[in-house]
Amino acid sequence: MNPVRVRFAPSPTGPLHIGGLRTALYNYLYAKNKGGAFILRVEDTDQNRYVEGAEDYIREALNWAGLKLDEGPDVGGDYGPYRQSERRKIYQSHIQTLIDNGQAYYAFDSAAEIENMRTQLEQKGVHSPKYNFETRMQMRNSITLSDAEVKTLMDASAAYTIRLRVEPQQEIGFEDIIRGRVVFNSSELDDKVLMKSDGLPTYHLANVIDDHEMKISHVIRGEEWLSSTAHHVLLYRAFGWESSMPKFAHLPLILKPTGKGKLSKRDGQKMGIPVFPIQWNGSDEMFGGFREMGFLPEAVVNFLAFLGWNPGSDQEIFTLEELMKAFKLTDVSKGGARFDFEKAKWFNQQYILTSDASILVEELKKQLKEVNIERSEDFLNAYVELFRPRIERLADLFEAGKYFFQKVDQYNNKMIRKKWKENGIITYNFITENLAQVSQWNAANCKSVIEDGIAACDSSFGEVLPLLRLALSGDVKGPDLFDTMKCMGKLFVIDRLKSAPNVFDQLIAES
RNA sequence: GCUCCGUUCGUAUAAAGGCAGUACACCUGACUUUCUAUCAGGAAACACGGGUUCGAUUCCCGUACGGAGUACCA
Repeated sequence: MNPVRVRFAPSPTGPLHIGGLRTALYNYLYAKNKGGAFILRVEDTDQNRYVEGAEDYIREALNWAGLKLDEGPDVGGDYGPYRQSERRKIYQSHIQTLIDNGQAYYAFDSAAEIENMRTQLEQKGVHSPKYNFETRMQMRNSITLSDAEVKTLMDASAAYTIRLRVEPQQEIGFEDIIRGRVVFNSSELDDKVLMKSDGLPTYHLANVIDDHEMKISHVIRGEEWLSSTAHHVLLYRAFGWESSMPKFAHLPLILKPTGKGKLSKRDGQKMGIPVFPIQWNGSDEMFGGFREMGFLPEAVVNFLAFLGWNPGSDQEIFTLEELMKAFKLTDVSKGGARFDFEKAKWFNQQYILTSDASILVEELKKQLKEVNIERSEDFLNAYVELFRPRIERLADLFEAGKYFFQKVDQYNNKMIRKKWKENGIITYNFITENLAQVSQWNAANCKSVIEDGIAACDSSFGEVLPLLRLALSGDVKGPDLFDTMKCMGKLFVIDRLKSAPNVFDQLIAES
């Protein structure tokens, strides 16, 4: 049995979207499940679409998600280089064998000539005509031209491409790990360009040569590649590599949250949801990422793993390690999976609930730094525990309890009017005075002072607690009131309780 | 158009030739001073038509619908 070697092969044409990350994840999980290697190969054969920074982005996104590379452009490995633009010589030598044995041919047709052929045939009623076994006979290529003519063109450095010679009526079948047997007839296929006129290979050629050269055992990629796999199989045959051809697994696509079609980067902007793992700052466009939206990488990985895969049990929360152990390609579903942001948020919340306090504290510190606030470790730890169960994104950590750090910016007027009434006022003032007398602060004695005050004034929790809460936070919701007071500290609480009545009176007078 | 792939609650999915389960979202209740979290409960699905079968949501064939591909892009 050959060792398992899988590759993630993105092209650096922009930020990697969440579907790409999932492909990388499944590759990673499969490799690690089998004790194999996870390889990054950069498919940068299209010079026109190359985008500066995209390769770094891909690396950073993989790194954020915790997918460690065994081989790749900057980690190295025995099968490099791992950037296709650096492998030209390899492609050129291999394409020559195809030319020599007649499996590929030179084509000198210009774009206009090909276009012309197409429109002519369309006028005759042929639907989407191809450059194939029929039409190539009327084009200018090394099959129709004499050797002398070809030589003349070559000597004059005429532009040419190299095309695969696809013979009709061959059955091309392969076993897809997810979908079972898939069969194509070669008569449907066109003579794919293998080498472009700029001397660089197309995806199909580079892909097959690299997978072979890098001893890739399994090709795990998106469903959009399923159709072209027929061409790839043909190429393996042409090279005589069919017996060692990798196994294929074509993943279902990730669909738009609503409406039709696959998820696109536009969906993110349109619906205010992240479609990218981390933020992308392109020269002309910017996209937000899960990371910046306050998602933990473990949550995103867990969410993504479940978009098209399921362990067959009821367990949903999985560490990367656990995913690795449980993952099977045969458990991947066939149908496209709709992107569900609600579920993503739920996963995130689950991870926030159980994540290490230090992670939350660090994140909070970052947010506080932006507004020039500093607090003790003890305070931050207490705060984080208070708000951990009531946020679904890290980014909300500060916002959720802003009133702990700065003046209340918004009072709930409606509740003030409802609660700031005679008996409540008396009890409130009574409790405030008594609290100021307490020398040692903890949740227990705040609580007993308040309880005693309520009893002494013949009041009730429902009458007074909302008032205390309004005074401290401006609203009637939030963490447990006594824990809130303990975390805020005595001076802070007393100050806010004493100044609040004026604010209340004023707000009521204004309304 | 053609080729290939697919279709189970709103969403992600499970299982089995014989009761369609779980999670998110939704609704109700419990716990709380409140908002969360948590717990308990509820509503909600086999696209359609044939065939095989004692029995089909499951296997087969059609139809519909959805998706991908159909470039000197990957």
